[in-house]
Amino acid sequence: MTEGTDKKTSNFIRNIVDQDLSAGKTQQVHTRFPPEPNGYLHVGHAKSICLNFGLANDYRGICNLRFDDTNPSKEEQEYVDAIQADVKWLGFDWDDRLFFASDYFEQLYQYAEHLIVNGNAYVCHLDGEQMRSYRGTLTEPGKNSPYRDRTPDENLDLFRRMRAGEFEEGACVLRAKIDMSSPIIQMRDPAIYRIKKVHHHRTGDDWCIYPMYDFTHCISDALEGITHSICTLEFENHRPLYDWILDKLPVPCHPQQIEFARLNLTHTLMSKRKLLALVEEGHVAGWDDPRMPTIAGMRRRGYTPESLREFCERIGVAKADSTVDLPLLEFCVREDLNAHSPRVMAVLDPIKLVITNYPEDQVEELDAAYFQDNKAWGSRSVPFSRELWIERDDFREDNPKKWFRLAPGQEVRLKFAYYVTCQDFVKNEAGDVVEIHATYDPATRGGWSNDGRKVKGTLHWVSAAQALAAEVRLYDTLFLDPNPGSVKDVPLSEMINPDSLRVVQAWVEPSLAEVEAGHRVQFERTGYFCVDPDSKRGRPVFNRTVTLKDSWAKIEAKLNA
RNA sequence: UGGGGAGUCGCCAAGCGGCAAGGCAGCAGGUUUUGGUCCUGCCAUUCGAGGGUUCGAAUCCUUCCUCCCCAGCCA
Repeated sequence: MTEGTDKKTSNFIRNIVDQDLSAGKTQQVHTRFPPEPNGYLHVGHAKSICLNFGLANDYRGICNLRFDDTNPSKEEQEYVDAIQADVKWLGFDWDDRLFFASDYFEQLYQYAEHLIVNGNAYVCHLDGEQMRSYRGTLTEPGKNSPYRDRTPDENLDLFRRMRAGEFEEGACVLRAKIDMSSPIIQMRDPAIYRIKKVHHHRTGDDWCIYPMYDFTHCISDALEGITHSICTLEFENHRPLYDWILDKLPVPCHPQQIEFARLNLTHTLMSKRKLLALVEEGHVAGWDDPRMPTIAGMRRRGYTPESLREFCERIGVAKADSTVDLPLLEFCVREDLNAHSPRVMAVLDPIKLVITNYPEDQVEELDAAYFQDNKAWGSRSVPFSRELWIERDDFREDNPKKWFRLAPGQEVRLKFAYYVTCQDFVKNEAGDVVEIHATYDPATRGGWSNDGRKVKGTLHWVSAAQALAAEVRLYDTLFLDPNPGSVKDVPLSEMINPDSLRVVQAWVEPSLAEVEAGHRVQFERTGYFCVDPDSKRGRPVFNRTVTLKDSWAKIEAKLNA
């Protein structure tokens, strides 16, 4: 991707890097993005990806992609593949630096033996419950395990037998020998290896013991020559352990761990566990459901990589817990889509408009620019005829104040076509308006007149006879609560916005018959849409990425207030 | 009431002793064949609170308050 040459607002991590560079502590910035392949990546990961890869790009350094795959019972190859696709789609490249913590298993094992030989680790047979009680509490120190003072030889023998599969799962673990009375809980002899007789997606059945995160991560960083190991705030408590392990081992270098606040977004759940539940319980159609905050979901929804990167740039990086307003994300998407989406016409909630003075069988082909603000984008031709579909919401029987769309006696412009004046409307027995009658002014072909007439309203439309039927999926936030993550003891099913997905049968202009999945357009006056993979030839399916801003809605709200 | 972090505009966020950047949202106008875009203007005498140091403090010291994280053989 292109090098970041524009000035970025500073943040505490850039300040640290600047200092390290000028002090000569760091020659070349080397970061890494270390996902665990136990789920799909979400916007929160996007923030981390942009931070790690972005920092490397900006400082002419490098960034590795490393899978933290030390817990085979939760990890799958499907996730490994999806994660790589998502990082690439976001616009980042790890070149030949694709790594897996599992590639270091043998090396890690040797380091564990090194710890044992030096009296810094021991095999402990306390079971889970005993471990917990020996650990003490937040305010009381723990007490030493009865197995803590075994000799290195004894421990080495036991650990080798663990590796050989002589013990059952849970029978024992390897623990770092640190300090059971440390006020830092994670320093109270943390487990660093446990027995798991589970098939690993990459190492198969080679191992029945697997290293824990704290042991694996710092060593992996050191082996790869990482200079700045950036992670989220909850690992701040682990930093003393990160440093302790590296200090006890003959590793090639000692990376600096730096913690930043993870991203929270209003109306959005960011916990992988809960996202998994949404998928498994069937509340959404899958990890790439367009309502999901996953990168895959957002991609399907129509978000662009540029907009996501811009968003990550604008939210900044700091250490204070924060929750970003969803409108900022929407702003970033609109900003990019506005500059890159061709405009086309689609009527989502149709009502018939009959041009009573237009010839019965006549069909005109009108030239319609794909983007009037930039004619270089070219145009297509759109059929116009006596019977059209227009948006139900563009007609008001009562002609409210400040309303300049269609209403009895009012003249509006049909974009690219003619000025029309509403003469009449037809209601059904239930009292609903079902058809609108209007007359057109033939002198306004193309949608313009030079007589200085003031026509404030411009409507989009589709010729009824030529209109193409399309399915349109309208999305709203998946959750009604602005902070779903903080809601306790309420099942997901009750938290979901019942209107998060509304499927509508729309009429779209015929030029859209052959669009390819992934194609993005703006439906004039309505919003930005992206063609879904579910589309069939001649029967497209559109996902609404984001609506256009609607200032009439605000005016109307004030009028009604 | 152990330890580790954080508190600057409704939401993010710069600032690191010299007198409160920027963005989003909001508000008021202008332009407009999208009530979109774009453009213009407004939007923290104040930085969690109280003391103190200083000619001068959001920035230093101090006391207090609030919030987040840690007691997985998860990451």
